Amino acid sequence: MPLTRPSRSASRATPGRVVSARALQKGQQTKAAIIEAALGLATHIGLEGLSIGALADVMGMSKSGVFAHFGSREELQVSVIREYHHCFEQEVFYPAMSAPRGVPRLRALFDNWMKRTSIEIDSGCIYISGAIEFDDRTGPVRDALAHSVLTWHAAMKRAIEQAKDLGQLNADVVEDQMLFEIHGLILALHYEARFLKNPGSIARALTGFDNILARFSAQAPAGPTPVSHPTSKE
Amino acid sequence: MPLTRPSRSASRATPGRVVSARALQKGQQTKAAIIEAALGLATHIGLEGLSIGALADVMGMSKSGVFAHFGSREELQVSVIREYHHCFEQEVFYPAMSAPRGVPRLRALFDNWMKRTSIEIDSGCIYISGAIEFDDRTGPVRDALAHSVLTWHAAMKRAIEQAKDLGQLNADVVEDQMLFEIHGLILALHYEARFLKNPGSIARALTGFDNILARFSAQAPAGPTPVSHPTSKE
DNA sequence: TGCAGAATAGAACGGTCGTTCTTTTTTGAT
DNA sequence: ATCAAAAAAGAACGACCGTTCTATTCTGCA
Repeated sequence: MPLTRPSRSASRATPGRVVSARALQKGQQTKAAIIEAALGLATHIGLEGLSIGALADVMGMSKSGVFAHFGSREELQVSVIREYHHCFEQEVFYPAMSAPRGVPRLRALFDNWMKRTSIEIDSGCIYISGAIEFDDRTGPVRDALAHSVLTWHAAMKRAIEQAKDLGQLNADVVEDQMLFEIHGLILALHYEARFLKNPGSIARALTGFDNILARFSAQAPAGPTPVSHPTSKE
Repeated sequence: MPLTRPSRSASRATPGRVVSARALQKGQQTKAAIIEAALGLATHIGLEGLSIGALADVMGMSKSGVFAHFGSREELQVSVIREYHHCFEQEVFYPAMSAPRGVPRLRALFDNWMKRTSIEIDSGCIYISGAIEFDDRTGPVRDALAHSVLTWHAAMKRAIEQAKDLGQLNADVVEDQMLFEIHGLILALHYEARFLKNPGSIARALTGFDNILARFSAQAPAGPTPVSHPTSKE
């Protein structure tokens, strides 16, 4: 939900339990372990490829034992998305917040995003694979996915806006446009590194980021004015 | 295979049949219809989501009747990829070849690519969805997919190179870098239009293309020199 | 108009899927 | 140690999967 700075509320342990306050631990514990394993599987074979049987094998427990924690496959998928959201916060968002506002923080966000998204860990990004799997579907899984992605994009836009306010980016920079181009670099990196196995993809993404930054930077009064295209329907 | 100019060899009809030269028509005919329907399904639910049962329903025939034309699901998937390759040639590549060499042709390629990839037709692009589905798998389907994508990328690089040779792009432009950034725009368009349903995505992609073009163009001796990053090991 | 061969249908296979229900085991507070 | 509640296992379900085999229908040349 957040992707804003943590308010030190350690409310991540037991979300809410009415009766017998501190009682049930074992359940939540293995549930957390299941979700972790499920995320590991999902980053390799996708949210749609994730099956309860395979997950039970990995966990060394029975199908019904795993199933009972979620009640439906959709709920499992949503849990995995929430877990990924949490990882994303921890590994991408929060660390970048210690960089100074403006371009340095924007660059830190991009760097962390790159790492999370592609290579460093050899797994894929479910924000990317999930978007493909659920792009013309409806339901709670798609909603959870879109919500997380939009939250993250909003955080990126905020960083761009701050850089603009600080005079580090041109005043006429359109956040959505800059984010679009940056997002493209991440997607191209994911595509070319994971699928095509092109070497040097990381370097190309970094160079691309510098190119975008140079284009949107304040310093020079800009070269050839960017042509603006009419906003066609959709 | 090609993605080069057609040599007027109408070799697309009957690939090669030893006995009874002009005999079997009906078979090839319905096979072509099946592949067309399969492509229609695959662009919506992916190559992995494509099932023989669903395809048989769409065609109004039996599972085994459909199956017999291919002998395996993998062969069906490969056929779909080949068909998409063919569509891509017809709708993206060849039409752009009538634009003059250099930047105009590059722009035509990009425009057609955009249209094919995302909106105009409401279906997805299996070069994109397939890359996600098969990124850490091996086998003939992945190979066919990678082959088609690489062929297309090579065509794009050729267009960039020509623009460079004609002095329309800077002499120090690296084809791979420019293609990477252009590819990113296409992927971001696919993502933001198909999944997020963001309006204005097409305009952002077009603006992004102009931005890239301005950056790599010959005219001005370039603004701040693009920082080049060390090529780290994959 | 036959008739071989191609094209399709139909039924069945073993397997996996998500899910339900029942039974057993484990947990943790008393 | 007791015991109710929680957690996990086990078996079974209907559905769909790709694939195989056999039987039927259709096609197109003689």
